[in-house]
Amino acid sequence: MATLKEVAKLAKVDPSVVSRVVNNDPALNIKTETRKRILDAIEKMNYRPNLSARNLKKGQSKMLGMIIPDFSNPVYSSMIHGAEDQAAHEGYNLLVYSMKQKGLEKSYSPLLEGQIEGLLIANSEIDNKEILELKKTKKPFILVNRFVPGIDNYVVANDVLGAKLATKHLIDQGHHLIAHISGPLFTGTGLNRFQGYREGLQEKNVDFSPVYVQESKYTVESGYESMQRLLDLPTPPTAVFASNIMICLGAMKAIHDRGLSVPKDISIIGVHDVFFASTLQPPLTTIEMPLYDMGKEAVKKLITIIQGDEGENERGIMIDGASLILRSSTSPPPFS
Amino acid sequence: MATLKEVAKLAKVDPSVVSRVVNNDPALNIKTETRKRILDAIEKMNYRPNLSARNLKKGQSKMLGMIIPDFSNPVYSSMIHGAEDQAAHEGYNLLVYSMKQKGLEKSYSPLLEGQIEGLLIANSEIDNKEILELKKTKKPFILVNRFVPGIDNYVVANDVLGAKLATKHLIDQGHHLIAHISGPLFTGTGLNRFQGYREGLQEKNVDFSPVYVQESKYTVESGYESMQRLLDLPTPPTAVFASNIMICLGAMKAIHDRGLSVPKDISIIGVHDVFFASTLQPPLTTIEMPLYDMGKEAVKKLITIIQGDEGENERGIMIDGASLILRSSTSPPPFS
DNA sequence: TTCAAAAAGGAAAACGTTTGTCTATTGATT
DNA sequence: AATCAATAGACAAACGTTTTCCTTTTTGAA
Repeated sequence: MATLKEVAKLAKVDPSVVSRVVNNDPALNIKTETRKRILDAIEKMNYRPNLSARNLKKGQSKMLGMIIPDFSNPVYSSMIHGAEDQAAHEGYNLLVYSMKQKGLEKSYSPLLEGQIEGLLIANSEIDNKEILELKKTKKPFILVNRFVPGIDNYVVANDVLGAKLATKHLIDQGHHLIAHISGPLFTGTGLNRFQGYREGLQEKNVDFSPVYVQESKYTVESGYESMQRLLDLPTPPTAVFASNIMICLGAMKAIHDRGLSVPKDISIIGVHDVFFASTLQPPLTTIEMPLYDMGKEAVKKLITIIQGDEGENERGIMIDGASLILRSSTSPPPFS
Repeated sequence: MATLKEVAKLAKVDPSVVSRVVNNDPALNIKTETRKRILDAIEKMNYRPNLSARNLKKGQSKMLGMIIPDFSNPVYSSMIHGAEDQAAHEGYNLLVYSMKQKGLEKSYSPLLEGQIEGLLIANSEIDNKEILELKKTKKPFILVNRFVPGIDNYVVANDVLGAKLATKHLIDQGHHLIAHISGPLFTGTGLNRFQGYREGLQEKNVDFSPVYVQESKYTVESGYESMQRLLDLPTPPTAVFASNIMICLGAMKAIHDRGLSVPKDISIIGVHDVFFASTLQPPLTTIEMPLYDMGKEAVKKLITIIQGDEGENERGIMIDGASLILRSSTSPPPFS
């Protein structure tokens, strides 16, 4: 590959001048005539700046990292997309890691080694402890959709609101026996959606009953099992609010496998309006969370942290915008 | 951040020695006593090598790029996963780009600028022309699930076989009126699956009829429309082979929207066994393609190309392993 | 004791940029 | 014509490593 020096030689000019032309350095003046000569040389030699060299010199990498649990989890797709868009918009690249294959240690080594300038952690599988450890390095990072006590750099959605919307919608349809398959209750999302569920019930004066709450992992299998337990109840619920789309998928399958029908026998609503929600049978009523915006805002905030523009002392950000996407998996309960 | 020099000073040793310790340089001998001193210093200063500097010096980046059309397309998730695993296994990072936001020009600039050492192109939206253009740069790249005349570096699946499996399965169920919603016929996958469909019919002595073939884009919407056209036929098919999971989703929706039922009225089988195929109602019979392995093999081959170990003169690779995943969306035709 | 060879470590250049400073040229003002 | 300021470009150091080639020290056999 051609280097700056070679271009400079061809254009009969000092490398520094070429550099300034390449970077459009506003401080220095360059005659249009020589600028043209340099541009021609660049063109002719197919010159491209070497990023390693530039990054070394400038002490930057223009690259951000993002840890997700798993590429095939559609919940993260929109978040990645938002993050990537915003990163590109600010001149950064986004290096997305799944956790499947590496420990966190490995995952933040790109941060320590200057390969990335900041890290988005969108992963509930990482210990709080490890994250507090990471904080000690003073390297920029931000938690997405996650809360850890003592860490102020986070972007979350309004999970309480979303869950409330879901619960109230079911009540408005006439349901009183509303179950909740929650996410893990040691996670912020799980906890907040559970809280939203309770508040929703309360605000509509519907009794809360612990037997209608099943704590589940965010997986199809776990959702399936939780739903089975609910169906085994002496008085099964007539409606279910699933804390997450994976859980929802599993729950629906459990309902069908019992020979029951959605929404005739049981209504179901889930969080996360993924692309295939509308193609399911029946089309799923969901709560849409602002995943794209969370990705975007997380990158925005991360970059302000990187640039040292205060940011540090700001509190976490909550993105509003949870909304009810009404489709056909919810309807009034039977016999009501 | 601590640098090599600082560590060297603390350990009272030359930077070069520290470098050798860090890299476990086998050529040079270092007294265990001084090695320990150096290791201690590294520990104490929390030293991490600067990757930009290392990469500049070594003329490498240990990073691979991958272009996909869209993060939320589940077809690519497994491919990414396989690619990431293999890359990690060989000490590389994988930088995944979606095309949504950048032109190819932007997408291969990391390659030209030495940010990545090689590129996986898993994207049918890029022109052949652009790819041939890229070839001229002599930079390592590989086509995944895609064929471009004149380019030998590709990894594809056995699409013909997969399509044949699907078609024959439908015939074995007793169908004769079997439609095919193909992918774009200017793509290798679209074309090969179409060919597999025809061969499947032929080998089982079922007549081929062009009216039963709908060319579609790989999207839910396009699949929906194609299915509608098939249902409008004077003699609609009793079974459909969809060239792709997105198409399949759209087609199923179209069937349901007509008040028809799968598989009672119409059987359907699609390519790509994505994670939610089994949770759909009815659970989808699919053709599983070796997406994970394609990602893996693509990275393997790309790295041999990068290392200049011949590779160049090898032909493209076809990964076998298409297999029928039998679920409940296919059954014998009505009245047969 | 001597000496050669092996072991251990040091010196310095290089990778391809960026950028602060310095010099030479130009143009404008008296 | 002389002066000064602005303009254009050159010089050189630096970023943090790696690696080739030395030099010094140690080892062990003669």
